[in-house]
Amino acid sequence: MKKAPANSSAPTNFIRAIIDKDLETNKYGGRVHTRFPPEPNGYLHIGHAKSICLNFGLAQEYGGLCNLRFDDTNPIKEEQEYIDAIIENVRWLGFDWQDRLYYASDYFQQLYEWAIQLIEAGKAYVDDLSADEIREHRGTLTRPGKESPYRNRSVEENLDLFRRMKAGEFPDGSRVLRAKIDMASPNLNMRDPVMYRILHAAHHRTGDDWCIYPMYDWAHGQSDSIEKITHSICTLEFEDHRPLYNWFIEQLGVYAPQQIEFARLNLTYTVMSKRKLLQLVQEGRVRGWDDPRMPTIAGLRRRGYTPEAIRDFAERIGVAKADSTVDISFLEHCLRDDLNKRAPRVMAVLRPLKVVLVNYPENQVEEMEAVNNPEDESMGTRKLPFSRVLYIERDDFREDAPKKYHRLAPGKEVRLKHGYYITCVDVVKDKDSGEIVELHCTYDPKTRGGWSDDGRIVKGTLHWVSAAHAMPTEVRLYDHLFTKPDPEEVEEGKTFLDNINPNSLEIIADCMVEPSLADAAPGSRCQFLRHGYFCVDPDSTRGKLVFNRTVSLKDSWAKIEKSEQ
RNA sequence: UGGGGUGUAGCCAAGUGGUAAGGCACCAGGUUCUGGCCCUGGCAUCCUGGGUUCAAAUCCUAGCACCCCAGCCA
Repeated sequence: MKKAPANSSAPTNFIRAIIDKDLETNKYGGRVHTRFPPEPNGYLHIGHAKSICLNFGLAQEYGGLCNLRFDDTNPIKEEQEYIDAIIENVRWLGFDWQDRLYYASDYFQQLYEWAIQLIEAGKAYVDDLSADEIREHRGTLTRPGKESPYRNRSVEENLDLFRRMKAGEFPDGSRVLRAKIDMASPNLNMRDPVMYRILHAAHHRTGDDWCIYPMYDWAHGQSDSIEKITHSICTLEFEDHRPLYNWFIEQLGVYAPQQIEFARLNLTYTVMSKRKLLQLVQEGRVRGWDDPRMPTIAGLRRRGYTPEAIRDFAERIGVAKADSTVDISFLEHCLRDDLNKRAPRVMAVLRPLKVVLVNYPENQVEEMEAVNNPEDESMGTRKLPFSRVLYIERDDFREDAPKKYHRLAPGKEVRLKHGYYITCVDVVKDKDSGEIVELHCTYDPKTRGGWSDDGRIVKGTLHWVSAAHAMPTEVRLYDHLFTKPDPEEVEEGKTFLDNINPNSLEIIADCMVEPSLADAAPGSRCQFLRHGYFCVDPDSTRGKLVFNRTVSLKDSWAKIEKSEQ
């Protein structure tokens, strides 16, 4: 095992500091072994990605190992579908756990035997109190709890009762096994926490083998211990469970991992709780777990995010203990950063306006050469058909051009990227509606390729497609799912659902894209020049492509225009 | 008014007694066959008050604010 390289580009953090120190003192014999322990009761989201990148990343960095373990202790909420999705998502993010895929349910028998060990040591007892009574006995934040009348049963009686619980002799909720710790502890987790509850429910992996299931608090620490985890990294809310985990480990006399807590990720303009995400899906507010507006890994993936961008983001936001909400624009920045380098550029007109080049030969078609990515020459060039009738973006023409507008306007000259310079000579409108239906322009034959060396300055460069060659496609534009940076910020009587952005999805049915896209595979990404990054949605059919806008390009013209109003 | 945490710019975050990194956002400029990318510059009385010290974001002390905990959820 080695120390993290000093020249690592990743910012340092308190967890690395702890690991460095443990390595120095040889606390775990030089080992670094982490784990990512999701409960299979929902889909993974970007917050989990932070944890995944942290756990797997640290292991990689220190030459250690990271396990994938499902915390599947509650059969009522957990499903195989979630397990499959989680496995796929973690893989997609780029991590590998080799043969170390584990389940807390693998340890049910061991946990049961340990429970018996605690009973025999007089450290656990069967309680007949109801859930309500247990709550009443727990006391409050400021008042100590009361001991259960069943707290001092004999070891023999506890053993007998616990075995019969396991044997299925008692109905759900009738009894629990509790740790005997301290009902007066200021830490509520230490007030005789429940270890086992009776649940006559089939488990997705163990079937009907068990009708008693361990609580998370009883299972988690021991699972880490069994796997010889060195650094059990988890979120802040488990900080005051740590004394309990340590108590169990100490009573059992088994290997002790070290728990380290960090602040979970929050992002502006979205929600991150599994419950709320589930609600969005179940109520049909989105189209599913992989809706491109969802902060789920599946959603981000369908939206066109790359694993590289997500990993970069996870690394750059850092890890600390202060509650934090990261600006979504930072995620988008990391995305653009990655896509800028790898996405081929392509021409797509979202809202087409017909342009006729009046001095261009009727049936002529030229092949113009276009670079695929100015950031990466190795991506080569392609041919673009150019002809007399083209489409340009409606927004690239103004009859009354505002100040600083350097796109097309009557009498103005602009460059068609990789094409020619053109000048608008006429505007054709619909007689009844007055809507502009077509532009007549002249082109300058001496500017082929979009360049002239006579010193002429053309400020505007437009994208375009040849009408006869373009492919109609559907494009889906996405905006934040919520209208407020903090969706939880609501008036009396309202919920986060009232903050859903009604315009988070805009579908444009008749866009025109260049013909080179004809064979684009679902999932493939590109940049629509001057618009943003897009990817092919799986909804695409052979005859009709569907594109998702992954993220727009930065648009400083939009800013200027807005500020001048 | 119990216990556990956290307070460094609009946001994230380094800093571990020697005079406030970096990134996002924002603003200003340059460059440009994408109003993208890129480049340059701007942007902090370190929660507050006392104290220790030649020197404090860092140490001491008294406060204040915010987050988490009273599931047979994880």
